[in-house]
Amino acid sequence: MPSSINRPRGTIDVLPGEVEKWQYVEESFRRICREYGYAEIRTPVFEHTELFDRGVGDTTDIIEKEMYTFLDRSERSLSLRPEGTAPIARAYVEDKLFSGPQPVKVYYQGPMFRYDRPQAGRYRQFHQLGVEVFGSAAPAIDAEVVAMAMDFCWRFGLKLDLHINSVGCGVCRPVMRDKLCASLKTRLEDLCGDCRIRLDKNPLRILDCKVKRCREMAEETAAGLNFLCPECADHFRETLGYLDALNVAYIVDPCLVRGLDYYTRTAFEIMAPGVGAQRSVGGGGRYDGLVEMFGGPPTSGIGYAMGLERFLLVMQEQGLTVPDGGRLDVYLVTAEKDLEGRALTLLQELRAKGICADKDYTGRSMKAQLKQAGKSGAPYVVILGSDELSKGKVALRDMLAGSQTEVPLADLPAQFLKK
RNA sequence: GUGGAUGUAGCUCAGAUGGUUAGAGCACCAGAUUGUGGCUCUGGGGGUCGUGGGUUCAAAUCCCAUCUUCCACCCCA
Repeated sequence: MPSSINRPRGTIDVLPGEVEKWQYVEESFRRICREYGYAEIRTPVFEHTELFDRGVGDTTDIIEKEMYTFLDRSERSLSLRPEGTAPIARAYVEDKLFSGPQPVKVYYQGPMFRYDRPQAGRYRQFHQLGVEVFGSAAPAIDAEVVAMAMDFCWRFGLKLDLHINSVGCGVCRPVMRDKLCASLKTRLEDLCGDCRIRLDKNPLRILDCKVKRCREMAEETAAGLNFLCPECADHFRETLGYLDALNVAYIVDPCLVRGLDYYTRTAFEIMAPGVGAQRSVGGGGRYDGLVEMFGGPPTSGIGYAMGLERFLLVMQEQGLTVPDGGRLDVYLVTAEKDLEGRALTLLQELRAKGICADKDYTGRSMKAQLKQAGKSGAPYVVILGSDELSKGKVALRDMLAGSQTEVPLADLPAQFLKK
């Protein structure tokens, strides 16, 4: 007996019954993207490792401990993409999208890979829905991107909080970081162990430390700094103004700093209120230096990504369902074995007209076929029997009402098409 | 990567202190006379008790390891 093989840790099989929800969310995302003027882009699932080292930042957790990196047969170091923005910025440069009309608005959906410790709502292969806009530094596009993300969630009836902040630019952020460090270093003994390390590696992260003491201390210090340069301050104020105009409620959260190095100015996160550590459903922000870092012209950019698994999880928590599609229109039952051939051709005729139809293929009794029909969810059953057939008719059974009529074979497709 | 829980049929779970062929509900399949579903009744299939070692006359039940899932942290989607 060969031993069974399981799926790798942190991965899931999306089975019939569940996959319909995925499809519904994915299709809804496509629709809203089209409405907002985005075109789809597809990039490889793996890239040169260096792309992420440079783009995401080689001191981030994602790069330091979460990448699926491997050597291919030619000894190239490749990595499964841990996120979508760097590859798309790469494509923007490599495929010279900067030479076309600007801004370039693209969306993507697909799997991402991170070697994390799995938990509910957190997987090693997970799926993101995201958008990126290149070539506009206008606060209005910040607002549109954020508003679109919220619009998408609202369409499902999701109740989520929008946290937003400005993390400054290449000019004012380093100044702020230095001041924060200097200030915190004087109180080193008050910081938790993690934060002492963070102080050297990524001091901004102290702002969202779980240890209350650190957090309070950092908040105090940060609030006192009021660090944004006039340009960044204006940009942030205008962005918030547009959000107000769009009736998008937000929480300005001075402690919101995102884990990827490339963010500038606007940073935001969409959080599910309440339970669980994985409350972040999506997030994004501006990344004005990224394209240049990849050898492209100075180009501003902004985008966000949402986690499909988390989106679904929150939907479930909030008791939201999706309309169930994928049902059959009709199930075909044969009363006698020798009608099998006739059943097959009838089935094909119906399908050719776009009617979703199926039958049994395990040689069940008629009674059992009806039972299967019931389970299939098909609202109608067509019963093929020699009595009716001799009159050129079939029996059409309404499974909800439990009633049955005889219908001429020729009229059959019309029965379903009008519904 | 750190700390802590968990693992018995497809699913939800019973199986006190180790002891004959491991159970239930649901699901699945088949029947309940002559061509008809959803209710009911009857019967059936299905588990090397996560996996691998060990202790023991004997282990689902004790010990060790390993894997999975889950919780918290790190971090993030």
